[in-house]
Amino acid sequence: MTSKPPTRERILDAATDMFGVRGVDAVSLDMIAADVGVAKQTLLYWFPSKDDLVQAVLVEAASELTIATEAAIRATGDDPLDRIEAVVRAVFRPAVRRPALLGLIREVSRLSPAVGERFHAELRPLVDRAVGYLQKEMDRGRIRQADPRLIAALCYATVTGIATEPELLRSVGWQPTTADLRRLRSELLAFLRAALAPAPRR
Amino acid sequence: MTSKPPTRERILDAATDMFGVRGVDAVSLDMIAADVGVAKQTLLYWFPSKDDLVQAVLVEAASELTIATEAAIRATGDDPLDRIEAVVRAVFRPAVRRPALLGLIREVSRLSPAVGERFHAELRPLVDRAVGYLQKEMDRGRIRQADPRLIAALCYATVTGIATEPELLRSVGWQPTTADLRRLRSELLAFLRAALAPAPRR
DNA sequence: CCACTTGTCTACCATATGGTAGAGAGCGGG
DNA sequence: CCCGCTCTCTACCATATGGTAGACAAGTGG
Repeated sequence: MTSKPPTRERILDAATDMFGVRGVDAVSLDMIAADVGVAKQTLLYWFPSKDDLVQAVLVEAASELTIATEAAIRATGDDPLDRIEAVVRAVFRPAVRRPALLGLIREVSRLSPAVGERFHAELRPLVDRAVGYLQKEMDRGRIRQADPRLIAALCYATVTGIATEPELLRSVGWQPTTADLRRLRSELLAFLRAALAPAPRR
Repeated sequence: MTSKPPTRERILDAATDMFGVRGVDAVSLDMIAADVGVAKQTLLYWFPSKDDLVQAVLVEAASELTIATEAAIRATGDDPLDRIEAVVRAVFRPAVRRPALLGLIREVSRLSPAVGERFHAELRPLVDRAVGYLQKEMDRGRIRQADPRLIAALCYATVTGIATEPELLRSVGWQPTTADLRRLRSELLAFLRAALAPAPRR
């Protein structure tokens, strides 16, 4: 029954949302505790310090994205552009359900090096595989020739940027309605496809 | 005399850097004051509150980018892809000289609505012109057909994302050397060109 | 029934932060 | 010479924050 998720999980959930939306520094342990409906010391019981909590939140976010991504890859055919589209869709879904997820990842650069290091260790295998895959498909001529590492970073920057900058979208008159959301996703996918498609020989 | 820029400017400069790098919340007035070499109350003399300081910093950043952008546009020829490249280069230069600039803009979404509103008012004309321009060039068939508002947002997200995520680049093995920086810029430009070029008729 | 563990709480504390009050230095004009 | 203005400072303050100490209740095993 989901009527009573364990305290630790509820803390982790609330912290993920709040950190992602308002930033780690702007969210105090008291706020999280109030949101969960528990005393601050219960928080500190489960996570001995705020850093520990942040780290746990990041590790879980990374794992969530990794799982979604790998499932998407396994469920898709051979064409690299299709595969990339599947990954983007897979990342978009949790990001929409929980807008804080990607915003949270943007926080990493601000945190203590130790926390950042841990987070990277978590994501490293995923990144390496993605880069390797891009390289292979470039060699086969099914993706535009380029530096696969930077292509990976650029795709990530585009997706994360567009998904975590509500202000940006607002300033071009975008509204967070379902219809606009769908259009955004389809424009994003078209954008990436165009950016990645092999150069047409003229 | 230029040997000792006025206090107000020095405060603004230091605040821009520190806010951009570590985030508004993580930088205290004391830190900025110490960095400038002045008492905190001098800060509060020039900017009656932290919010005022943040706002001033944002307005100046927006103006700096606007000026660089408009100069780049005026100095470039007719082809839209060339023009977009010029703008990206123009934005990249201040962003590299002062890595905090773009990071700062990412902060807007976290601040009080009033501050964000003011910032948008500052940038609105620039955005509107960019969107209008994209629309026009799409009509003329010199840019891939798409929603010009979202294309503007996507380009912005890509550039900002890649320029403000040192962690992201680190995780794909990128180093902030001059050579790597040049390569990054050229890959970014190729990426955008591919994403924006009109669809090749097959 | 007792020792021990688990989980949550109340009561504090040291520190850092944004901000206030007001003094004093230098300076130009009357 | 003194008034008032600009600018910077020292001295505080109220609050919020991350974190510690330890009490208390509810199991759980022997």
